[in-house]
Amino acid sequence: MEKIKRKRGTEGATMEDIAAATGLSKMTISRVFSGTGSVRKETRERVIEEADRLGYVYNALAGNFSRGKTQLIGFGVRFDGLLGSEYFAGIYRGAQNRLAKEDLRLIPLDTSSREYQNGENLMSLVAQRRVDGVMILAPLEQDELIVNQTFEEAPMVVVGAQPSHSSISWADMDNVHAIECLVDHMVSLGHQKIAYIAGPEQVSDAVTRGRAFIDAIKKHGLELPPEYIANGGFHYSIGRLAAKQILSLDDRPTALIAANDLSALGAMDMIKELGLVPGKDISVAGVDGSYMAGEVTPALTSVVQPLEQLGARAAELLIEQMQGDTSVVGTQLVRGELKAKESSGNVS
Amino acid sequence: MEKIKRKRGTEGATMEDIAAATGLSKMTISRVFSGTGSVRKETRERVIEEADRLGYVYNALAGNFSRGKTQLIGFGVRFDGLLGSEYFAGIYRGAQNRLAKEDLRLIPLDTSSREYQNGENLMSLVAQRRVDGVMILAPLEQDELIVNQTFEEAPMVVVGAQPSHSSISWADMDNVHAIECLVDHMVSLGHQKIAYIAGPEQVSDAVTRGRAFIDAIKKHGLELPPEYIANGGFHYSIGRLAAKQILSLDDRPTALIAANDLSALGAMDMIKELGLVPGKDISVAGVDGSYMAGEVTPALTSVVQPLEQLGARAAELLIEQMQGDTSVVGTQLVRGELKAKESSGNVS
DNA sequence: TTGTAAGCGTTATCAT
DNA sequence: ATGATAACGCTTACAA
Repeated sequence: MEKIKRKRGTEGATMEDIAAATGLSKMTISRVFSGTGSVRKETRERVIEEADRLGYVYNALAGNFSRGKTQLIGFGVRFDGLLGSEYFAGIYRGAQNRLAKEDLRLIPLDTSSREYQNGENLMSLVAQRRVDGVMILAPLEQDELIVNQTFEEAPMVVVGAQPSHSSISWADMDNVHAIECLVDHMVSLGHQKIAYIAGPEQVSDAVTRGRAFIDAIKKHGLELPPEYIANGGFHYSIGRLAAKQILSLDDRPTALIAANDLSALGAMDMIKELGLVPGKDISVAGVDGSYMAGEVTPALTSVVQPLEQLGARAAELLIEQMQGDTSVVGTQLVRGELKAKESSGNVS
Repeated sequence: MEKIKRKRGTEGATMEDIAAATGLSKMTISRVFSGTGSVRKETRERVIEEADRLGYVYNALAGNFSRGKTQLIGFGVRFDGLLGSEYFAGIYRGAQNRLAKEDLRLIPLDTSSREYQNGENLMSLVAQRRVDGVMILAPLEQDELIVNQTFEEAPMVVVGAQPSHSSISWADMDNVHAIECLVDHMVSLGHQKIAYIAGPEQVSDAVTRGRAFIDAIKKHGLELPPEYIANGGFHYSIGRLAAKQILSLDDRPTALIAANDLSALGAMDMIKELGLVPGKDISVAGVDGSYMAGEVTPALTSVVQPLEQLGARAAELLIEQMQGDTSVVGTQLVRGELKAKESSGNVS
């Protein structure tokens, strides 16, 4: 590897150096390394050989500037609350894997920060050309305005929620289907009295699940006393409390469905604490297919969210938008899969 | 906001347009927006006013190219296993917040991917000028080679582990102190028979904690039968099994310390399942200060990891390296804090 | 398939 | 405090 001298503190060979060394033009070198356009096989090999000899490395910074793209996609996520979750991780992985095929990379942006709430962050990041597009994870209702604004500025997709603005692309789990699966499952085990632990009201998926539960119960012609619906807020400790409350009812249900695994796990803990056996004395199920659902004893019946798939679909919707000239709007509803475990069993 | 026409598909005003409109030079405009150099107050105001009028937005892509920096820091983390953890989230947040002050942003890179294992990913990202520096989260022993190689290429810091290569900067929790806190705590409650649930051998922090436990027990002159040390592997279900094993011993310990919260929680679950009361019949404690530690009943005694602080310190070490001409090596050992809860109590 | 020319929008450097 | 000028290393657009 020879050393090359250059002005302004730069080191390393450039395409121009290779051009000079091979007698070709800069453009041919560019074609070789960017994979664009066609280059004769011999030529390509000669270029690559010379590049190796000179220790050339492609300068993405220059390429991106010239192209006017950063190859970066902002991934909006609430650092406070969502960043360390399996939910985030699964979707992020799925999206990143899909985007990698287009040489795109995700960069997490904090939607719980003040700057985001002002709309400063996301919008200016787009405007300043720091990201080419934006993917937003499970925005809350209160984020609606910012989502809509960002959408005006750049290619955007929402994942894990369904935005009210009808021309925004989104990918989400089929929450109705998930809840139907669980209710059907419980009913097929003979359960008639099924209680529900709801999720937080600001989370649209949770609201959807709550409505779906009521509908599913009605569909089966079952009764649903108001006391059978408790608030769990997606938390373990609240799931515990909700279970305690429900178990103390005179007309105790035989099955318990929670809006997510965490509250289901809390409920199960309380059930055990009260000397009852989950899956025997009372059946329990949740939504998520979380790590803990498989770790506890008895294992928790749950509808597994297809997180990676969800992320990948969202990525595809975004890519469509970035490639198509017209702003294509796409939506994806992905179905989860029921994994029945020991926490749910025949009615006793 | 006027519209400005430009060649090659570009839109929006540039510094040159503002220069023309104000009669100043491009450089003065640049000084205003980059915050570098000095500009008279009046001049600055005039520039900003005109910029607003023209709808000018700073083009970071161009600025970064000109400066030769991406303002991006690669954050190496195992997507498989660590990405969805509180541990990752806390450190990431702390680091990102600190780096934001220098206009630096983190971008997660998957160290569990094949490309990383080949050394392709990290190294080429640095070489191709896609990132200015690298922070690596809790690399495993097997990652040593890649860590060392990356270190040759760019400013780098390791967080959540102590690299063997002595000229690499790192920030880590004081694991020895954490374990000492827990042992001291148990001893102060009157416990003489203390068992330990270890972590995985590939995780250097876990190994350090294991050694620290043995040392701390010795320091107090207590006995430590080999059966008092079980493997928990940082998992809930294994923590359960470990507890079962330990509780079946003829000479049953009165206290149980786990290498992390997850296995401690599993142990506590098993204790409850066997009809014993944690904090009364047997005391339990972990390390992490995790969300779940505060959610379960009884709440779990734990040493809270100062994750955000850890991330911030690591960020500072990296910033030092990026600014200083010489490669400064710094190390930071951050102490956690014991939070005693109901899971640990006086020996009965 | 390969080449020529003209940027892309900012910052470094040196001068005034 | 401000200006003139030359990069920075690549890609687009068009020509051969």
